Amino acid sequence: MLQEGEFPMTARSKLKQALSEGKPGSECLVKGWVRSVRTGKGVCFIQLNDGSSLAGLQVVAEPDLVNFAEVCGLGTGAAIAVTGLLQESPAAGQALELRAAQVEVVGGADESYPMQKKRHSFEFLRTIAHLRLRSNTFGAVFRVRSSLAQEVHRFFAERGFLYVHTPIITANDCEGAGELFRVTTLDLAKPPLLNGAVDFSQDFFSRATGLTVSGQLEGELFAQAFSDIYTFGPTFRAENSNTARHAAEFWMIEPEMAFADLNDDADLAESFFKRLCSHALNNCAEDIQFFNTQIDKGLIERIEAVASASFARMEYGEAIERLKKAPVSFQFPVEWGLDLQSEHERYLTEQVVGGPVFILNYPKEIKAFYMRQNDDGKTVAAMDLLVPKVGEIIGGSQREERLDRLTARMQETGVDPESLSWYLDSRRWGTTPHAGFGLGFERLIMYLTGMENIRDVIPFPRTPRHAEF
RNA sequence: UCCCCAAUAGCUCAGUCGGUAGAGCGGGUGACUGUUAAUCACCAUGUCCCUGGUUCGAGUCCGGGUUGGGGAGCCA
Repeated sequence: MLQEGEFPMTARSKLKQALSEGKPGSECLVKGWVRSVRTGKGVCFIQLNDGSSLAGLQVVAEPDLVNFAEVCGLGTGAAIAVTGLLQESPAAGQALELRAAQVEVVGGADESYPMQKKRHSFEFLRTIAHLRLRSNTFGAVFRVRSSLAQEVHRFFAERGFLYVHTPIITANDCEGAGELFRVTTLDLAKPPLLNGAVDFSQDFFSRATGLTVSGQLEGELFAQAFSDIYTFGPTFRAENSNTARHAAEFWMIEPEMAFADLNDDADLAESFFKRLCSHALNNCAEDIQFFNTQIDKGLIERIEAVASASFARMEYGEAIERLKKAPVSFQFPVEWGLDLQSEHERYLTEQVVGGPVFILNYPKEIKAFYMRQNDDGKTVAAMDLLVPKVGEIIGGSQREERLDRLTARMQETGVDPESLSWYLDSRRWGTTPHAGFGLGFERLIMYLTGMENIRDVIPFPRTPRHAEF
């Protein structure tokens, strides 16, 4: 029995380690947050969690503790440090438990703590995004998110891809991929004017700047020097999008390969996506199992199917024919030249193919200026990866590497070649066929967890009207 | 931005025909030698989203607004 104030020299164990490697009879020091307290007349049980795993550790406190009354009165949310001996649990529910020899209340929590030991709605938890992290679901979400981010880097590192940090502040609006957030140090109350318009030549960068909507253009330049590269960073879109799949700030993964065509691009996307599915199943098993039971009953089955599938590849033209023959009525029209709607994408991947499918070579009119023009004069070498339940999850293309074709296309689509002269330089000297794609990281996490709202897979979501926390 | 739906206790919700508000959970107190989101007993808790209107009387009906959710578009 330890005296009050005396702590053993034991090093702190994370609960994940204590639960998997701890031996009955061994001394243990753990620190974490109280999830629930159950008190009896002569015994008190504390469910403790420190974020290292979904499972917590049951701490058993008995009246021989000097501060037994204080321990019995602990509230949900309190931070404590516990020393004691691990022992086999006599009751069902856990193999090991910690018989407390000393409990230090590090940070108390009174009854006003908003998280209760009951189920809360995700809507309510979003209003306490700073505390929801201590719940089972969000603990699992952010462990999976962290593990997948590390696996993304591992995947590309193994293949010799260079990781490049492209700029966050940019002066070009890329492909016109979205509305730009303005970055300025001008006095918004009285900005300098020139002929009635704001004079950005007096701004910090001597030009109008904003937050990046894509690192692709800079990524292409790096591919023309390092062959295979990828970016993985924050991306910003000032669109007034109010959906479960859009955020104003999100993280995007964008690989780019020189000396590569559309098939190479699809090959990379396929092995990349399958690898991430396998990783989630094999390395986040406890959390994925939780999602499968609590959030989305078919989750594991769906991920396993994708991880072992051979992805189908279908021409855009064939997709249109299949949709026209479909024995269902769509809300939106199906016609060669029109873009595929969500309902069409879902039908193709769920009903026609029954698994992941690449749609290849879209009409040039509905795609960006930088995509490579095919010999038919009508289509460009674009690809979208569609997966069941979600629809489009990856979008990519082979890039137009021929200077004359590229500048012609820019002029047709109203992009000033002069403003992207540095980009065009990559086509002037040593140009190569090259290709790449973009994967929205949050959408990947949604896919792998079954969570249905992007606001619930990003720590502190930024959406229209929301930038608190 | 467009369409639809919703807003009542800390949370999740019920509230009939318009007649001055309820349950479960959570919280507090007590009981209980081992619980598993413990159990049992008792106790407390309301800007019925805001605003204008109809009415003797509005949580309830009508108009306007705010916020949230679902769907669509934009896309990742």
